[in-house]
Amino acid sequence: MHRFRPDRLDPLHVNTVQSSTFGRYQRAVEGFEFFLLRNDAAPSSAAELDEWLVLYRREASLTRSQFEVALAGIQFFAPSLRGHLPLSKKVIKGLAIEYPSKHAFPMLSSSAKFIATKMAAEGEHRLAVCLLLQQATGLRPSEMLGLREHDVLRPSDLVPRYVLRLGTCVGTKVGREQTTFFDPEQDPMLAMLLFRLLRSTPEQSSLAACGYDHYRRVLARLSALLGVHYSPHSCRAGFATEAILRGDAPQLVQRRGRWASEASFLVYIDVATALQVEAEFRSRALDTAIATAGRDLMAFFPKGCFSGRADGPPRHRADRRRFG
DNA sequence: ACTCTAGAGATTGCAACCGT
DNA sequence: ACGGTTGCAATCTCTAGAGT
Repeated sequence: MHRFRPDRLDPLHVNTVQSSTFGRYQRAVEGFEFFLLRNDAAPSSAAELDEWLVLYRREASLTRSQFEVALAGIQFFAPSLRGHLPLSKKVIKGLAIEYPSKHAFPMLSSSAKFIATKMAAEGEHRLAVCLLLQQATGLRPSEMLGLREHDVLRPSDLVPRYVLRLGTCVGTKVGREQTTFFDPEQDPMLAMLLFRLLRSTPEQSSLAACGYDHYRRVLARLSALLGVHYSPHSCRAGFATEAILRGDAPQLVQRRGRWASEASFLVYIDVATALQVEAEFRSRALDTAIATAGRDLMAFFPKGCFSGRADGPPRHRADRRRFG
């Protein structure tokens, strides 16, 4: 049969992608090869291969992402096919219309405060403050979870704001160190909480003291109380949306949130959904609970709550391990 | 200058696994 | 049995660089 994939690739060719990506391509392409084999097909030109690809997509009912990987994989193994598979490209466009990507649901600061009080009530005081900080500064989830005590520089005479150094341990999206700021005047209550959190965190230790998975699950459970589904990205989306709602200049918000391209920044702004959710909260009388949470926030963070031996429910196994 | 795309990396979903 | 953990696959995000 016709083989579009060479028996052996140059190691330098393989080097251009990560091994995980390479494995993904390999699996996706094998699926297509198996399909050709089963159908006794031996496409002899790019155009023919293109037609078989489209057929394969339908027969195997591949999703948009799966088909995208298959196509990228084929083009990886046979770069000469690049630009010669127009039918498949069209199908991907069609799939993108049928299955649009889902974007993070924006979490405005009022809802963030509500969620934070619920987290605190469960003994997740650290995570609660980190959530508020993430919402106020628009951090990516991994950046927030990666923050360590020495990454946060306290306000000084020189710089009257908190300076957050991102990606000094784990890489940020762009792969080099970045900085963002938190102005205490922006939210004095949060500034006070952050101050206390930093004071009770040992040097070099993580502020959130939990992993991504834990964060995600806690958030999913608590956001159900509001009848919405927030994800760790929601704070970042909420940061952008709220700033735009407030009337901040889009360029300023984009710079503060460290979006390099305007296109990806715009994806995060979801004013319509945010307003719709607010209206929904009001109609279900949740708005009073949310407002109360915002007012009484500090009461949920009693003295000593950030230390391991805080009052409240017993720590989970994972927490014990985290603190060594 | 502006738009589009590939693909690397981040996030999420799922289920097997593990310790209690 | 059950809740938490882990690992893998699926899916989404976002940038660099190509194309126009």
